[in-house]
Amino acid sequence: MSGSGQTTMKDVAKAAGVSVMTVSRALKKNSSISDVKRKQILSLIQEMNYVPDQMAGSLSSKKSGFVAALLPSINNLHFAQTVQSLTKQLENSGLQLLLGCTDYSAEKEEKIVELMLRRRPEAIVLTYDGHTQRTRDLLENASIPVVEIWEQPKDPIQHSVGFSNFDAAKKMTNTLIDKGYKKIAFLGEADDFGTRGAARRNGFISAMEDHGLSAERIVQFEAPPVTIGNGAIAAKSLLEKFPDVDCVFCVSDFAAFGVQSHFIKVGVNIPNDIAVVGFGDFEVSRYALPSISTVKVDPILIGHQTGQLICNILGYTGKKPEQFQHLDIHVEISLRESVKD
Amino acid sequence: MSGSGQTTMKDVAKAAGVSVMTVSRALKKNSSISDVKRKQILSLIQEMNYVPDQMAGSLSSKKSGFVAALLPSINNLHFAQTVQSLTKQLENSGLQLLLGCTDYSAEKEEKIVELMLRRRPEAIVLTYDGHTQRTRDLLENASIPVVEIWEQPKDPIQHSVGFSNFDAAKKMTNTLIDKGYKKIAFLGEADDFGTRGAARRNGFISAMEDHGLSAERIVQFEAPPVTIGNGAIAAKSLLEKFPDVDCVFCVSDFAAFGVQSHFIKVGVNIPNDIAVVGFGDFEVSRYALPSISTVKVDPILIGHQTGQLICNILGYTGKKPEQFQHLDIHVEISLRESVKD
DNA sequence: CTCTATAATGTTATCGATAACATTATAGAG
DNA sequence: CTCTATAATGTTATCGATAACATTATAGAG
Repeated sequence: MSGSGQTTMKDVAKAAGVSVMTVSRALKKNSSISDVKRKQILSLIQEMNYVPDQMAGSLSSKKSGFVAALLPSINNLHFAQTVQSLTKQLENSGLQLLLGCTDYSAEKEEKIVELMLRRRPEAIVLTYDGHTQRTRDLLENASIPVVEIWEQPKDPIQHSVGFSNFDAAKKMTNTLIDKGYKKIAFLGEADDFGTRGAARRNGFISAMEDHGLSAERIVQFEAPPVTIGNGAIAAKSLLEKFPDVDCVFCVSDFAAFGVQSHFIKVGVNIPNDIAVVGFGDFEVSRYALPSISTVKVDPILIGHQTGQLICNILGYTGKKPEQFQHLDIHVEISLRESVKD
Repeated sequence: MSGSGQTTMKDVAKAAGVSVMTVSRALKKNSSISDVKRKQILSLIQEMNYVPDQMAGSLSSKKSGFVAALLPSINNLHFAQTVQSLTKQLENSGLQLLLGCTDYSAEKEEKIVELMLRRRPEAIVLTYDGHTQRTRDLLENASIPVVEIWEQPKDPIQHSVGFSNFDAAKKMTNTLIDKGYKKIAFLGEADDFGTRGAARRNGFISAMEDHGLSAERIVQFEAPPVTIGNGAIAAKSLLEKFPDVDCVFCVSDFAAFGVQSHFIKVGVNIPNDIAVVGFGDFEVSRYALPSISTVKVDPILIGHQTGQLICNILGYTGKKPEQFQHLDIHVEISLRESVKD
């Protein structure tokens, strides 16, 4: 250590009897340095417990090595899985993830985007829940690749990796109608205009109206994240408000699990009295009794594709896309015991 | 923008007709600058969509504004909750979280610690699952505050915020023994020496041996993270290997839920035939039928306390502790329907 | 009205690395 | 053995901010 603070490249250079650039080259792949010297320097680095200061490196090279990702919440298995697979993909190119949580709010998103941009990320991933104008301005000014995930926005900023929540919910609703259900209720969070939750509700409404069925059986609960408890409480008011309901479509599997738990306790038979359907294919749905019908999405694939796309865009792989990409993630309807055959 | 790249402080300074230092001061609280000028500059900054480069700032000020946190996985609600509350605490002091996942491996932890240290975090949070010697060396060399969470390690690096997994599991086992259970099985992941999972198993073994009971009914499944599926599969082999079992203590609520699901399917009555117990107090346990008995831990409190501790240590709050802190998080036994009265 | 303390602003050096260019060493051609 | 291309290494400038010190403006004391 040069007197006061941390060990620097200068210290290593002095110890190795070379210039700092040679040390810098020893640490960088494909740089012109002799094998012998590289090995010497690397073992010296190991020995001295020297860790390069990437702040300084990034400032000089103009590459932060960061990719920012804003998720509504990581307190949600789906997003956590997306983050985890995204991280893995980025790691392969030596990129590090900067994670931020927007709490499902476009205003908080704006704040976090600004905080993130201070770190000069090479790309940024947003989970679509609506954006403020300033968010768009800041992103434009930053002139870095932007990928919106978990939805196919009508007005995408640049790239997107996801699926249409509207279409997915509509498809499930159509399937239920085909099965003969007519008095289907939708159970989801309130105050979610412009969000993925709202898109699902609108898909439900659209399918019902297409078939001339009433789309008025809607029960709403508090803001996201959606919990099992939300479902259990909503189930109670559902039975009071719409006692004639024959099927409940929940915005998330967790709510569906809560609904089932309440139904079973009060003696409602699933699916003979009322069918229950969720969204997301969380593990709990597969093992619930009865198992919960759901819309299968693939959070890991979303993260994976997003990661690959970013590496391609940044030129870490050579397959640089010419235009903005809109990768569609396949979504599947999975009917299980909670719906009548 | 000064010709080529991004907008810099220099551009703002020029536009405002002041020196860069004055712009820098306008952005910093408690700096000596006139109110008028600050307002002018700030609105100019807003207008120009200028976002300061924190890389450069940190390099100069020697404060990165980062706190690194290594969790085994964020694909786990508990850790996600800890991360979320930790983030919230740090935000109050303007600190940003750098998240890393170790996949429950001390070797991966070592790698990530090194990657994190390149960003010069002001403090680092580790989830105890054992550490390599090099991890300890690197941390010592970095001379930053270290907080280990989710366990009270025998040989703490510095600070810790958590509870004894050994004691918690022992307490639960003792409670079960008091209830009259004698042939208790433990169900957990394999290959987890020096981890929190192993601590729980050892707590179970210790309690059983204290009472002269056999601690040999142990079923192990794959490496973590623990899933519902793990529990369901393990339940099957449990019934084959130890048909006389009267209670199953699972390393996690998710495994317990899987066990229940399997038991119910094959006609084992819970709790009359076999009692089921989990660990963690995940929401699913409360709403499972029967509701699952568990060890209540408070992931949010762990994150909260850790965040506060770090802010204190770093002097953002004035209450700088003199010595290494070991904050104990209270853990509670919660008996529910899955155990006989 | 002058002096002095302090507030407001400016100037210069610096953080620790890398890029770009410059120089020196080495290997292979003839 | 000499020449040239390239590999290996070094030197200098620079990234964009802040710290520390220097200077100028302002306010209050007397």
